[in-house]
Amino acid sequence: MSNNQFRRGELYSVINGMASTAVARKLQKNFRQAGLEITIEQWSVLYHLWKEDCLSQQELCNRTFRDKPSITRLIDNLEKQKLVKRTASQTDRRINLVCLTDAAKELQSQTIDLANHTMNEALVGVTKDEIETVKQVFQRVYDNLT
Amino acid sequence: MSNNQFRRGELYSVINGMASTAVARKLQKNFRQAGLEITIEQWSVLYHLWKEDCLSQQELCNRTFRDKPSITRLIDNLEKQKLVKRTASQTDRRINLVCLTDAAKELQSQTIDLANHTMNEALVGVTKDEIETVKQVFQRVYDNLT
DNA sequence: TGAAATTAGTTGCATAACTAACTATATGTC
DNA sequence: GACATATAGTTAGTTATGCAACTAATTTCA
Repeated sequence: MSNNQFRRGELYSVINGMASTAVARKLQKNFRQAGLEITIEQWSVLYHLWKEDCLSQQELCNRTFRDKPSITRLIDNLEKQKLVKRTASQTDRRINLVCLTDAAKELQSQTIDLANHTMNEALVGVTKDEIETVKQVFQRVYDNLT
Repeated sequence: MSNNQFRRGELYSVINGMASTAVARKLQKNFRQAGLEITIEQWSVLYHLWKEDCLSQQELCNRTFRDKPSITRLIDNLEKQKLVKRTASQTDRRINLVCLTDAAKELQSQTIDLANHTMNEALVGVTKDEIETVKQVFQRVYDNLT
């Protein structure tokens, strides 16, 4: 095992365990402290609907990098909380369009402020160039594997 | 919301969804295809035990960035598969030392080869400097939030 | 047109994560 | 020595993930 290979194996451990879960945990904690009952996974679905409402479940799979059963259940839970509503597509009856409720629209600015605040705290001392590098590396890794 | 803040919010979405789960899924798939019945989470525990055997559960929490209930159940499952064994510490009866079995020791080289192979595939076209930047950013993010 | 293949979504089962509450042992302090 | 506090680990409940198998609707194409 070369030294280079070993360092690459280490990276996996770093990527998987450390930063992403630290950010997720912090954001979840900030939601809870603000009295918001949503999970970060649910939030990440809402995030994409705020950008474009009434997406199909398949489109939400693509945009959130989740599989279909995961989205089915996230939408189930979001529907229970009355944050989204499934509507059958007029043109293709296989498709559920997932649309935001008024309650979900009210969450938008508050939660996005919390997310930005969390990311600002997370990225203290990190430069724009470094952020750009991380994004490019991650896109590359994703493309390499899919 | 400034442009900079928005970009930072985007980064969360990238970190959380994309690269780390893509690597994890690929590695899990490679394990399965090689006939190995372990999950990547179990593997990440074994990985730290290969580096240093007979750690306490608390120490495994620290090294894998997991909480205590998660480690309890991972060790439960690893014990069911006869890959580790809990041994009460002689000096502090609160502590379980988690030690590898011979079966687990045999898994080491095969699974680490698979992990290195997966990471090599993931990191095609990524330079050493970029990897170094990602590691530094992640360490910084982790330190900023904990 | 009608059978085969594809696509969208759901369900069941196993593993894993987080929180909160819990037991047991060890330590610190008066 | 005894009581309060801290530490190690477990358990229960909810949510989320991955896989495989499934239904229903649509498209392809012979």
